[in-house]
Amino acid sequence: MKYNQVTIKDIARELGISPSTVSRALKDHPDISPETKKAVNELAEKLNYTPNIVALSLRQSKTNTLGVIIPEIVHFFFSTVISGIEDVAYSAGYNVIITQSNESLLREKTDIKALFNSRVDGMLISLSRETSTFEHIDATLAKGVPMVFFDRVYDTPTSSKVVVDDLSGAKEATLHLIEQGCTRIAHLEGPPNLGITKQRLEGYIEALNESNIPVNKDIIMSCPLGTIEEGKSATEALLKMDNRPDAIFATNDPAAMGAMQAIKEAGLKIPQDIAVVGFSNWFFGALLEPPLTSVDQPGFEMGQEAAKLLIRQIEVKSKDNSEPVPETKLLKTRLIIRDSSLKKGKK
Amino acid sequence: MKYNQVTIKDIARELGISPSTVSRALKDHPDISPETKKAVNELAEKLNYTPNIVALSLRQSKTNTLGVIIPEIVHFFFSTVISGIEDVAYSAGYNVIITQSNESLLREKTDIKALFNSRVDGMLISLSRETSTFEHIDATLAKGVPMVFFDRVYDTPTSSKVVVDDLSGAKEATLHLIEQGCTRIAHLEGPPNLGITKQRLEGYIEALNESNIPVNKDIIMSCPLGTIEEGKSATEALLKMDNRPDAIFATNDPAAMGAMQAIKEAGLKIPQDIAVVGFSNWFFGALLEPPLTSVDQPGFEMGQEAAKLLIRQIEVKSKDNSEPVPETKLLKTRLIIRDSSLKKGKK
DNA sequence: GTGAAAGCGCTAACAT
DNA sequence: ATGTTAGCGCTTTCAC
Repeated sequence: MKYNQVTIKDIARELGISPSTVSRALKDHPDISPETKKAVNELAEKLNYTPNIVALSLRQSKTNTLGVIIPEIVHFFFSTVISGIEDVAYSAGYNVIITQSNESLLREKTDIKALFNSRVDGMLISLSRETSTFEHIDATLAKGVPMVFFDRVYDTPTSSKVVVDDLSGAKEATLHLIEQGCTRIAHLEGPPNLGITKQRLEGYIEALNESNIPVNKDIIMSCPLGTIEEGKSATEALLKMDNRPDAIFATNDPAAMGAMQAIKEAGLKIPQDIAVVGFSNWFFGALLEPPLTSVDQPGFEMGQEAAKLLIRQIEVKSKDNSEPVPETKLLKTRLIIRDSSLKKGKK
Repeated sequence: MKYNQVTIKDIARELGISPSTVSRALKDHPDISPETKKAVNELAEKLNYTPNIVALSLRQSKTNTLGVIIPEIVHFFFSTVISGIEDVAYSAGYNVIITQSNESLLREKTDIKALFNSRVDGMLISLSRETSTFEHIDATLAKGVPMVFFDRVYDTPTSSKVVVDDLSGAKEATLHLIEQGCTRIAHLEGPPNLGITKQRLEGYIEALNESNIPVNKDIIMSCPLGTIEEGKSATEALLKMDNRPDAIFATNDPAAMGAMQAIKEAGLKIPQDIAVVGFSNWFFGALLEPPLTSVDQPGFEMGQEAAKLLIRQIEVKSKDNSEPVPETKLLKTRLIIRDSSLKKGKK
């Protein structure tokens, strides 16, 4: 943008001093006399001078900008992550550029290229659903670009990541159902290639084991596609069973949505006839009052932590030029309970 | 970002030619011999050369970046607008920087400053809920920054804007209810300082007038705060009336959510006992299946149109240096019907 | 305490 | 067909 921008030269000319003096005066350099400083600052104020960040970035080979790649901005969870990132970035003097991969590996690759071209100081990445090869990431890491992964992480020991403690969250949710008197708890499983799917199943199993409830594989249903329809038909199958489950633990939103639809259409009531617990990341978070008990994912906190780690990496690297030690942050979930009446009902 | 970046100089040195020749070869300049071009392009490919956008921006006084200010990214509507903006921007060779005002005037002001400092080529703005003074906008416009407003617009004849045709949308929704056999249609009104509130009421009244249904002020309820509770208590009042409404037109999401809750708690059914139509921008859009008939807001299209207008402005200005003619785009809503069974029921 | 000069990476006159 | 030079706005040695 050219337009009417005031530069350091303009101030220098008007004051009859050199651009370097103006530059120093503006940064409160100790060498500059108080009078000069005063004159410069006043004129800068008057002319509405704002430094040209583009020139600054070129000069310092540092853009003070973080690049972010998320699968989709429309997901409530990811938009809260963004707010967390911005919160930390802004107060540390960094700007943020957000790109969406739209769950596509191809887009993820071009996003990384675009961010690299923009010379961002580092990248915060949550992998697309399609990403199962990592050359594009490795190549960019090899160029020395600091990266921190969040939520859908690249599982390599050399980079930092921030993830939700899915195992504990799933365990807590399952224990809650057990505490409410449920004993036949079905599990709706997510896409098998995602790490979270495994974690959530494990938490579920741990809870059952600790409570001496046998794990019944017949009521662990696979929902690999992540669609509502899938969750619905899985639930319909569950409801048709002779000894139907008294609770459903849906490990992702579409599965939970589908489960609720199926239950409603069967004329049953939640949670009286069958309790439902869901993980909330896309849909439910957007509703001020999720319709069922849910495991809340700390998106804002995740954004904050990821940004903190990245900024630390960037600043360590620019100082010492040493490789930063990768860190992993595990964030706790929070159970939002809406079926606490169930306990009494069951007894 | 410094790190291992390859520059034009590196290519020039390695090939024993000058940087300008390399630059020209890369842009397929007609003066350069085919052999040189080939050599340069091959080496560039091999070294993984990517142009430094920061240097380019400084050189051309053009960043090829659009700045966007939205009230909140978590709103489904605004996140679809962003996707629309990106769609058009990327294919025209522009990057996009998104900022959130969080519905705060102060944040809006600092966002504008930050975007100006980043020397974006133009700005796309949807005003915060707090914005009722416009000096910050005027000052930036005066500096020659192209601006296009969308959804929550600055109503001045000198700048371009893209808005939803709320009047027609509201009218269509109300006519739909009338067509379904409803005659006592309540209206839940939004915050009075927003233009959309007036538009939606007007559309509602037009529909009633055209259908020879008298406008009954007793069932036009004000919901100035935009909270769910408010919509709920307004609806509770409506349901208590002797001759209670057979339909509710909720002009915003929280009001619609509140209405639905109140109806459910009163043991009534939607749409059999009482039909509900809502405007969908925040919540419902996030659900793949909104629970009621709703007026869909074309967010993606709005983003596209706004970006198109802005880019045209930028490019006209940089060529002719003439002031662009402001344009206003009115976008049609779309009625998503889920209560079509009602008609028969009523007859 | 201040100025002159160089350079970040790139491009576009202006040479040759 | 290619090289030289200057400059976008800013900072930072190195002079004085």
